[in-house]
Amino acid sequence: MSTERYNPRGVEAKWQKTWTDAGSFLASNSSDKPKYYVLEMFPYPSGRIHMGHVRNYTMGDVIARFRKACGYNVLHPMGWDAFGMPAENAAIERKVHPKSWTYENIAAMRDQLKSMGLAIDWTREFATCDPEYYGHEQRMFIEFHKAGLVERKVSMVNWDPVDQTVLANEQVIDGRGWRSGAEVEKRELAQWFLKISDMSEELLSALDTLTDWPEKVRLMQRNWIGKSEGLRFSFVLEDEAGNQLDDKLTVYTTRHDTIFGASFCAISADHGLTQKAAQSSDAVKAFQKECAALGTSEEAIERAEKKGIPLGIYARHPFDAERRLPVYAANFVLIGYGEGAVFGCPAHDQRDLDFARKYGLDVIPVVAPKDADAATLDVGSEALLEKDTSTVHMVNSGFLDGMSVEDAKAEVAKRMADAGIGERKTNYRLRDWGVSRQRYWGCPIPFIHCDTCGVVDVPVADLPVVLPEDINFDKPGNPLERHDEWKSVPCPKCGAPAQRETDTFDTFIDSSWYFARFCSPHSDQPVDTDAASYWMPVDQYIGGIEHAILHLLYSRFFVRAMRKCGHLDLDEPFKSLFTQGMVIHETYRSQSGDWIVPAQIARDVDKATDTVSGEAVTIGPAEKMSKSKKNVIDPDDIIEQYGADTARWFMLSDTPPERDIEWTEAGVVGAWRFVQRIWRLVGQVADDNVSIVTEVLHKADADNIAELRKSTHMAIASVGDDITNLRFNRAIARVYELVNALAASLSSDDASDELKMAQREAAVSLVQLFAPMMPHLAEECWRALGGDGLVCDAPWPNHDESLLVSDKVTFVVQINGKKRAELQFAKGADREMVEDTCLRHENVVRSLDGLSVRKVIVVPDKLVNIVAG
RNA sequence: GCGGACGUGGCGAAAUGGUAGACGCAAGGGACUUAAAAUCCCUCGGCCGAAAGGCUGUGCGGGUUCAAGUCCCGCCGUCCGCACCA
Repeated sequence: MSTERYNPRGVEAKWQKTWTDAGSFLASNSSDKPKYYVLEMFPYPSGRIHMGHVRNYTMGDVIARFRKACGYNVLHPMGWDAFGMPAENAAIERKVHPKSWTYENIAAMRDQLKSMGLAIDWTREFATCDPEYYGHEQRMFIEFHKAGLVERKVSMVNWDPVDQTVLANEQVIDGRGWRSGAEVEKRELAQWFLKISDMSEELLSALDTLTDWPEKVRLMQRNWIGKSEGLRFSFVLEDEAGNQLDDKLTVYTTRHDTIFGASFCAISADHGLTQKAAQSSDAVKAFQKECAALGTSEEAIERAEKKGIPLGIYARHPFDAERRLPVYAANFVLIGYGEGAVFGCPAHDQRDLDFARKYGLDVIPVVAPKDADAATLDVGSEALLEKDTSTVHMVNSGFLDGMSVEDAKAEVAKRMADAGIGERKTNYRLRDWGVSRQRYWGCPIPFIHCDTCGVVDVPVADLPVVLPEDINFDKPGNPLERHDEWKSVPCPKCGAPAQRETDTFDTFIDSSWYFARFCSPHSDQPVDTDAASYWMPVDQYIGGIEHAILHLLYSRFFVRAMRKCGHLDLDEPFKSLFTQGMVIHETYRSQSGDWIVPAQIARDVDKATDTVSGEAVTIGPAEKMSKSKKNVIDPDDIIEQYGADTARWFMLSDTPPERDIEWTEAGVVGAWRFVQRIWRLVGQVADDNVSIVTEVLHKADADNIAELRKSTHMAIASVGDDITNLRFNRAIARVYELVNALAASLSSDDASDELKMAQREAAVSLVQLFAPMMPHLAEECWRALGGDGLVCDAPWPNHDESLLVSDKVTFVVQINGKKRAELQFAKGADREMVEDTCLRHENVVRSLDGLSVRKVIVVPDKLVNIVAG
C-alpha cells in the first residue's frame, strides 16, 4: 500500500457504486432481525441541497449504518416533498412548467445526496407529486370524509386581490400580501377542513407517552393545543330602560370565582350581537371596520390600545339583581375562541383593567390576601394576579366571601348549573385544519360539484385525479379554475354536467403520511398494512425545530385518522424525535454595505479581505445561512474539494447535534487533515508485515500492547453508547483518542510481532468505529487492512470489559474538598490501609499542619476526603 | 406579559454530586526543509514560583453537603417559543 495522500475523488464514487451494486442498504420487509426505522424529514426539491441537509442526513446516516452494524434490519428511505409554491413561482418567473422544474430539481438533488454516500434504500424513493402517491392521498381523504373527519365549511380567509389567492397568516405582512404588496381582504370562502380539533384531547394527552421527544417540542404542542377548563354561562340582557331582551349573552371564563368583580361584558366586533347593533348604528359599523383593519396585522399593532364601543345593552348580574353590566364590542375579544364574549373583571385581569380605566368602569377587587382589609384594597394600574392561591381568599363577593379560589369556582359552577344558566366547559385553542389552497401545484381535492347532487366524491375507480399539464400562468390565480376541459366532468351520481373542485391540498397533507408510505412504496393500497405494522413507528425521526408544531401535529393527527379508516394500527408515528440545530456562518459586508459570499473571502485570524476587490470587509456574527446575507457554503464545493467524508466528519464534530453549528474554513481543513492522518496511520499498520516467528516480548512492548488494547476497548465501549444516544460530538472525541493512542503506539521502534498484531487489531476496530461517519474512507482502509467483504456489512465490534479494568486505581486525596495528592492503590484496597497511607502522605502531612483530623470519607476505588479543622 | 432553554479558557466544547477544561480549533515555541506546504514534538484558564508546589477560577449573591459546573432559593444576562386564548 502506498503512502500517498488519500484522494476522495474517485474513491468515494467507487464505493458508492459498490454499495449500490451489492444492494447493501436495501431494506427487507421481512427479517428475523429486529427492525429499525430511521428517517430524516424529507427535503423540498428546491434545486440544490444546502448545508442543513448535509447535517440532517449525515446524522440519520450515522444512525442507519450503526444500527445495521448492530444487527438491525434498517429502513432508511428518501423521498421528496415536491408540491408547493416555489414551483409555481418558477413557472411564473421563468416560464418553466412546475412539473419539469420539480423533477429536474429532484434529479439534481438526488445526485447530490448520493454524492454524500448515504446508506439509503433508493428503491423506495417517491415524490409527493407522483400521481401514484397523491392518488392514495385523495382516496384516504374521501375515506376520512366518510368517517366524519372532514368538513366543508365557510370560513374567513386572507384574500390577495392581485394574486387572486388565499394567503396564510404568515404571508400577510402589515396587512399586505407578501408577494403582491396588495392590501389583503377578508373573504368568506367554502373550504375543506380536517377536523383535528375533535382530537384535541387525545393529541394532548398522548404527548405524555412521547417520552423520547424533546420536552421543548411537547411543550410547544401542549401550548398550541391550548386546553383550558372553565365555565360557559349566559347573561340575561336588557335595554337601557331595563326591558328584558330575547337575546342572551353567553360567555366563557376560567375565572368564574371573580364573578362579583365583573363590571362589564365585552364581545367581539364580529359577534352576532355586534352585527345586530351595527344595523342601527353607524358608530358600531365604523368600529367593526376599524377592528377588521387591525385583524391581520403585525403583533405591534395587535398590542394596540384596548378599545371598545358600548352597544346600549346590559347584562344582568346572575347573582346580584341590583347590578347590570354594560355590554361593549371590544377589539381585544377574539371571535374564534370560546364564545367570542367575556365578562370583564378589571381588578384581576390586565386587559380588563386597561379597558375599565379607559372607559371609567368600576374596579372591584374580589380576591385578596387573607390578612388584608378588604375595604381598603386599592387597584392601581396593575391587575392583581396571585400566583399562590393558598394565601388568598374571596372578598366583596356575597356568598363567596372567605372561600378559597377553588371553592369559589366550584360554588359558582354549581349554582349556575342549578339555575340552568351555565356548565363547565373545556376549550382548546387548536382550530380545525383548513386544507384548501387555490393553487395549481398541489394534490387536487377529489370532489365534484354538481348542481343537483351537491358535493360528490370522485369514485375510487377514477382516482387519481391527475393534475392537467396543459396549463399556463399568464394570468394571476389558479390555472385549474380556467381549465374548462379538466374542470368539466359528468356528475358521478346523476351524470349531469358538473365541475371538479379546483382547489388543491395544503402541502402539509403530503408530508403527514409519507413516512408510512415508505414501508410499502409500491403498494396499490395507501399503505400495506403488514409492512406498516412491521416498520412503524419510525424509531428515530430527525429534523428541524421549525416543524415542532405543524408538521408533527398534523402527522400525529393523520396516523389516527388512518387508523380510524383501517390503514394503520398505530398510536403515534414517531417514537423518538430529534431536532437538530442549524448550520450558521459568519457574514461579510463590503465597505459599501453589500453582502459578500464566503467563497470570495480570504479569512485571516482577525480580519477578512474581499479577494475580488482587495478591500477589507466587515465581519458580522455567525447567522443561519441564507441567500439574503449570502453567507452560504455550497455542499457541492466542499464535497468536490475535500470529499463527502470530510464534510460529514465536520458536521458531527465538536458541536452537540441539537445546537447550531458554525461552519468555518478552519474546521473543514481540520477534518480534512484528520482524514489524512487516519489514512497515514492505517497505511503504516497495513505496511507492517507480521512475521510468523514469535519473539520474546520485552516489557515496553507488553505495556504498549496493554495500553493500546485498553484504549481500543474503551473506544469501542463508548463510541457505540454515544451514537446510540446521538452524542456524535462525543463519539468523535473518543475516535480521536483512539487515533492518538494508535499513533503513540506506532511511534515506538522495533515493534515485536505481538505489538504489530495489537496495532492491527486496534486499526481494524478504529476503522469500524468511524465507518458510520466516514464510510468511504472506512471501506478504503478496511480493504487496505485486508478486512472481509465490506465494512458496511461488518458487525459492530464488541468490547472486552476485562480489558477496561486495571488492577490499580488512582485515588484522589482531598483535604476539606480540595485536591492535595494522588495515590495509587490496588483495586478494592482495604479502607483502613488507604486511609492510613493517605494520612502519611507528605503533601497531606504538610497541609494538615496545625489541624486536627475530624473525619475521613473514603469513596472506594476513587477518592479520599479528609475533613480537618 | 406567559412559558421554556442556556450561561464553563481566545473559540467549539467535556465532566453518573467526587481530580473542572477530555477531544478539537486557533495561537505561541521548536524539529525537519534551500524554502514553503505537509508532518512531528512542546506550551497553552488567571496569579505567584526556577521548580516542587501554592492561591484562585464554571454569570452574580446566598444555601444544602465531607464534597457543588452539577442540587435548592433569589438576582443578572442571552437565546427560543407563544403572544389580547378570557
